[in-house]
Amino acid sequence: MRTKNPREPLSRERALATAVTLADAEGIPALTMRRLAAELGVEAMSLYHHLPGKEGLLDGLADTVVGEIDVAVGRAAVTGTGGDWRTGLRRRFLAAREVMLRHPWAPALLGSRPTIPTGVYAYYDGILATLLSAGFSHRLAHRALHAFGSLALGFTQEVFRPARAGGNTDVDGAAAELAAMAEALPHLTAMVAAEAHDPADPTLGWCDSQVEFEFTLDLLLDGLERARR
Amino acid sequence: MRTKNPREPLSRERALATAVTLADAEGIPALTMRRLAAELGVEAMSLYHHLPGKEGLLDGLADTVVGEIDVAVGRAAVTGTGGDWRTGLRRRFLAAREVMLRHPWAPALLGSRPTIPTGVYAYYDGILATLLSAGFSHRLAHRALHAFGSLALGFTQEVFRPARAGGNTDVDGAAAELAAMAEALPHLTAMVAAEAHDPADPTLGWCDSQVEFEFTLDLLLDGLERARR
DNA sequence: ACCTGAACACCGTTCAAGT
DNA sequence: ACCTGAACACCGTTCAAGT
Repeated sequence: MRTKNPREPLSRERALATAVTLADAEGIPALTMRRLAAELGVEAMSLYHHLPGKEGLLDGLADTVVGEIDVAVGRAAVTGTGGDWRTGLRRRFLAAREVMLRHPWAPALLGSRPTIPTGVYAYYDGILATLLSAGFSHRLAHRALHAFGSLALGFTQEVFRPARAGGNTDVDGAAAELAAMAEALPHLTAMVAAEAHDPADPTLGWCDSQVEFEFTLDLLLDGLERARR
Repeated sequence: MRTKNPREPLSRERALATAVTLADAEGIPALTMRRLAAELGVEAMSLYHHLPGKEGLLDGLADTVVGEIDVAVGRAAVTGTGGDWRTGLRRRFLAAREVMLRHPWAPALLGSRPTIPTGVYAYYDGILATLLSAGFSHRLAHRALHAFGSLALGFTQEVFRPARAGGNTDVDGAAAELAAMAEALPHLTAMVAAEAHDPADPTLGWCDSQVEFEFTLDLLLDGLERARR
C-alpha cells in the first residue's frame, strides 16, 4: 500500500491520488490526515501546504471522482442529437455508474459534502444541454434534473439494504433474527420468497442493484418523454 | 437548552429525546457523547449504561425518527383500499416528509447509517401491503420499492443544491463567483434566469423542493400505474 | 518554499473506584 | 445498579523552528 517515493515531491495531485487509493482499499474512515501522510512518507503537517485541511481533502476527493466520471462519460457516446436524448442520457448515467462501482465510498461522500464539488455543475450543464436540444422547456428540464437526482451521477441512495452487509458471520443469529422478523413483516417475507425462487429470472437473488437502477431510470425517462410531448 | 433535571433518572428514552433536541438546535456535529452528557447534567461515561456507545446513539436517533414517521403517517389517512393506492402512498410519503422538515439532519443520518434502523422494515412492509392489495406482482412491487427509494421516507438526496447553503454573507464574492460560472455553464445560467422570472408560477425562486418532490413522486406513481396494468 | 516536532484542544472509550 | 474521575489512544490543527 505504501506509495512512498522520495523522488517525486509532494503535491495536491499526488496526495489526492493516494487518498483515492487508500479509500478504495480501506474505506473513508481510514482516511485520516495522519494516515494519509504516512502513506505518502511524510508528516501529517506537510499536507497543509497542499490541501486546506481535512474538509478540503474530502472536497478534493469528491472533485477527483467527478473528474473520473467526465472521463468515463467521454469514452461512452453520449452526444447524440435530437430524438435520441434518452439513449444519450442512459449511456451517460450508466458510465457514471461504473465509476461509482469502482469507488464504493463515493456515493456517501458526494451525498454528504456540505458544498457541491464544482465539477458537478459542469456535469449537470451537459445533461441540461441534451434536454434542451431535445425540445424540453426550462421548466420541465429543471424538474427532470431534480427527478434524476443522484441517478445522474450513477447511484441511488441505498436506504433499504440487507441488515448486515458488513460481513456477519453469525449465521445462526442472523437466521433466528430473520425468523423473528418474518412474523412482523409478512409481506416483505413473502416478496423475498417469491423473488428469490424464480430460476428463469436474470435479476435472481435479493436485489440486483444494476437491474433496479435501470428500471427506475427507464421509468423516469419514459415519464419525461411523455411529459415532453 | 440545558434539560438537567435531577428528579427523573437517566434513561435511554430521555437520552435520545435530548439528543434529538440537541441535533435540531445545533446539528449532528454538536452531538458528542460529552456534550450530550452535559445537556443531561451527567458525566459522559454514564451514557454507556443506557446506550451502547456513539454508534448505538446514532442508531437510536434514526429509530426515533422512524418512530415519528409512523406517528405522522398514522395521523394521515393512508389505508385506502383497492384502486386508490396512489393516493394512499402519496399521503404517506408527504406525511413522512413533514417529519424530515422538522429534523433537517435526519435525511443524511438515515442515508449514512451502516445498518438500517429496524423500524424501517416495518414501514416498508406497510407500503408493500398497499402495493400488493392493489394487484402488484411481487416483481413489480419489489422494483417499486427500489424506485421510491428515500422518497418513501420523505426526502430525496440533495446532490445538486446552492453553492453555500450555510449562510454566505460575502454577497460580492458570491456574485463574482456566479458571473464566472455563467460563462462555463451557459445552459444552467439560462435555465435559472428563465425559471426565476415567471411571476405567475407558484414554484417561483430557485428550487422549490416541495414541488420538485411531488413532481418526481407523481412521475413514479404514474409510471408504476402504467406498468401495473 | 517546504517540511518538521512538539504541543493544544478536542474526540470515543476503558477501567477501577466509589455509592 | 448506577454514576464518576482519571487515563488511554486516537483525532485535526497551530505554531515556532528548522532547512
